[in-house]
Amino acid sequence: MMDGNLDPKSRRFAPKEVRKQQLIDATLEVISEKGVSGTTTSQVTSRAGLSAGLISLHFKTKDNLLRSTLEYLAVELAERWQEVQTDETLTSEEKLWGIISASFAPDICTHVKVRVWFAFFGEAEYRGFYREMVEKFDTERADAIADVLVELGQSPDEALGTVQTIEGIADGLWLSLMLYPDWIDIETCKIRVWNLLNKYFPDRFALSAQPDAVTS
Amino acid sequence: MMDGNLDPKSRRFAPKEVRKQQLIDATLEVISEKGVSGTTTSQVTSRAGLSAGLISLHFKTKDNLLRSTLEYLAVELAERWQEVQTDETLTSEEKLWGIISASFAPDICTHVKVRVWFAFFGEAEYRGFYREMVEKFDTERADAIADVLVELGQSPDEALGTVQTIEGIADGLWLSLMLYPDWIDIETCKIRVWNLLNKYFPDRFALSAQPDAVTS
Amino acid sequence: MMDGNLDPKSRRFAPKEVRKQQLIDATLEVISEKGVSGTTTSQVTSRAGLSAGLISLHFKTKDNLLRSTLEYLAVELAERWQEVQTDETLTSEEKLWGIISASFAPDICTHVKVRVWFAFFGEAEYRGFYREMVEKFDTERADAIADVLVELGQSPDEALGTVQTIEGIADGLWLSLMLYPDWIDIETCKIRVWNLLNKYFPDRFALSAQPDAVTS
Amino acid sequence: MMDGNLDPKSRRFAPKEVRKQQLIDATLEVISEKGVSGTTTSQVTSRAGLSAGLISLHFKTKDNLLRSTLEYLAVELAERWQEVQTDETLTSEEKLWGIISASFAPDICTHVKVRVWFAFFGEAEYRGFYREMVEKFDTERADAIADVLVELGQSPDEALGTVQTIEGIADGLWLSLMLYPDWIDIETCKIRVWNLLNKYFPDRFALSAQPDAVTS
DNA sequence: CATGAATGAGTCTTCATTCAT
DNA sequence: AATGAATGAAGACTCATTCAT
Repeated sequence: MMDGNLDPKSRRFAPKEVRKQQLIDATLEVISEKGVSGTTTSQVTSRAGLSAGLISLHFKTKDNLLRSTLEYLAVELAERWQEVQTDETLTSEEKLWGIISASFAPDICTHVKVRVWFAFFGEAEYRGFYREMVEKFDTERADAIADVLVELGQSPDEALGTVQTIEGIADGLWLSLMLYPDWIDIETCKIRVWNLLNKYFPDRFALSAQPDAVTS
Repeated sequence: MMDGNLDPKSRRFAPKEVRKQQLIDATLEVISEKGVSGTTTSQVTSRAGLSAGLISLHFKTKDNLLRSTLEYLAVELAERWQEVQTDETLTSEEKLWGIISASFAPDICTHVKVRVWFAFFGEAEYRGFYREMVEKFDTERADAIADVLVELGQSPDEALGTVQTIEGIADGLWLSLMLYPDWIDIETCKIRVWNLLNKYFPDRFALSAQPDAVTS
Repeated sequence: MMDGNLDPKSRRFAPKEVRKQQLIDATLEVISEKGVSGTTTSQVTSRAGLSAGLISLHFKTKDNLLRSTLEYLAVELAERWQEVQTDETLTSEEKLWGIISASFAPDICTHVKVRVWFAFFGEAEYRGFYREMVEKFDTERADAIADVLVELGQSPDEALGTVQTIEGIADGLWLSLMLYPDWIDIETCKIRVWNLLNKYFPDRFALSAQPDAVTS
Repeated sequence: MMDGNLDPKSRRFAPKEVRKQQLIDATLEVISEKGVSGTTTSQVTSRAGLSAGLISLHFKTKDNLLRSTLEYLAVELAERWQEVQTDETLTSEEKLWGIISASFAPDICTHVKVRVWFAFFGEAEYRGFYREMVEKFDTERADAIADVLVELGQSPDEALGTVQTIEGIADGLWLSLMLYPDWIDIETCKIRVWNLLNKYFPDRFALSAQPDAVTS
């Protein structure tokens, strides 16, 4: 942030994509502190160390900047678990764990980003936009998890319920991380998920192999 | 909405508490539709069929109206599970189920109210207020659940983790209810929670006694 | 303007129509000084001695204020000549003179208003709006003048050309009034029109009865 | 629009005067469509197919570009009638007709240019600039017309009034051309002026020699 | 000569709050 | 207790102008 390492001269001209990312990064920070309602364009630009006119230059409107910010988060997360899902070298349980624990990767599940996710979820307008945007991802992800669950021995019906439970626990732990950062942290979240999986598949997710002992 | 049964005259003068509740009810509706950022005082008052000046008369500021709205939700929920928790006639497993399923009671877990909860969670400012407000409740609730878990046979250490998992699943299912109302409903949520408890206490929460067969 | 004769208290509440007219009056003044491009809402409101928010309260947008201002001018003028046109007690030549000289009535043809007319004519957007608005008026007016010309002895074909000439001279004199106020004034304009009519109908518009000797 | 016959390379470097005229031409088009208030420098440069910085390079400021545009129109028109006025081979009536009908020459009196004239007339600022700029021209032109009128037999007093009437009709017909292009066209305008002159000098401007039969 | 990204002052508009009635 | 016109600060957005390349 702030690229204080660049002198004023070099800051005057930067590739379009660099500027857009600077603004998105600043937006993430400001939303995490002020919420969507409290985020003003001038806060974003001054946080980015840029002038007010740049948002309109690169994103046309504030709304478009916010959508682009949410899209950035959504794509970043989706790419992470899609990587796991399409990795043919992994076993079923490695895939399951990889897809779920992607949500708790240290660069995905930062305090800033989790707050921003929930900031957007709180706004009906962006909820609609989010749903449209991730509709395909979400189905794909639920199907991927269900497939693995079946491979691990569940019936298709059972699998649907387990998907809902697993997705639920992941989302709920995110909320706990945001609301009670002193009560729970990322590593604990992973343990909670692992232990839950242990309840479903005691052999594949042994308590003796809890994630603090697992490369995530 | 509201007092269509009162003639205009009697509406002109109503007890303070009635007016405040009318405004809170209208606020719940508007926030659920527009989010916190999109909620204006004039939308709230016109939704309530009242004049603009009333918010300042009864709540002094908009911020105070919003806090009161969040407080209303928090108290309503807390009273519900506290009722269960203090009911000496219930067994341990009835208490556990009662406390958790309070979150999914039809009048607590409406689409409108769930959206409002997340709307507030998305705003850093109200998150802070919420934490202060429910700090006591939350500890109390976590302790109550942990106590029951110990009574049901878990070790204190185990219980802490289970509390986090149970609270997580409840919150996560709320988020699913909000984001994907076509994918999951209240009754399914209860089944998911029940089945999770079944994993922990197979005898106490038998699959044959799933909540669709249980009075909540 | 400025209603300095009202004390601040009485200024706080005025009928909607009074406020709208105050704002339109102020808009006329500002446009006449700065043109449409130079007119800002804050100039208008401070000229009216009112606060910035009032334009949006009473006119919703600046564009709507400008349209209302143009409409005010158009209706004011149209009502004036329609009064003459529908007056059954007038002779044909009195009607003709009355309709044309309405454009040069002292309260219609002020420096301020003439400048505003041309300010709007200079803006393509308002030209379109104006045309739609006065379409009916204009046809009616041209027909009314043509009818009188026929009554005075012209053939219908001749009358069309005379209407164009008469309307042209009236508009052109307005432009001269605006551009060269030191070279020509309202009274001279009326004489020019009278003398033109004299060329067409020497008996009805005798030079010896020039408008400085005529009640307009 | 413009220099499609030049290859991109040669467009990158063009003589100062060519660039200035390109920008003035683009300005005429944009003003005619959007009015002065709606004309932005970026619209002008993109219409001209040039980059944003060129206006500041060639005209220093937008205001100066607009003044130059108005000056271009004024000079173009003045040169046209001055040509006639100084032509010693013409008779008095040919001169009178030539000076007046210069305003209706097809390349002077285009829809675009007429709209631009009125766009400038609508702006107080440019009205002042225009008056200063054409002051000399205008006096000269009024004197030239008056001289001819005297030569044709009018008294000096009479001539002043006739000048005002003739200038008025010419300006008024321009306004009609702009506001009601479906009602009147250039050729009709000339006929109206000719017929008006016929009223003053029946022998010199015979109806049988109306301008559709006259080389303009 | 020419480019176009960047700037930032200026505008329109929104909206929480006030207050005379 | 209630009204709603009025206020004015604050925000999003525009756009003439600058300047490094």
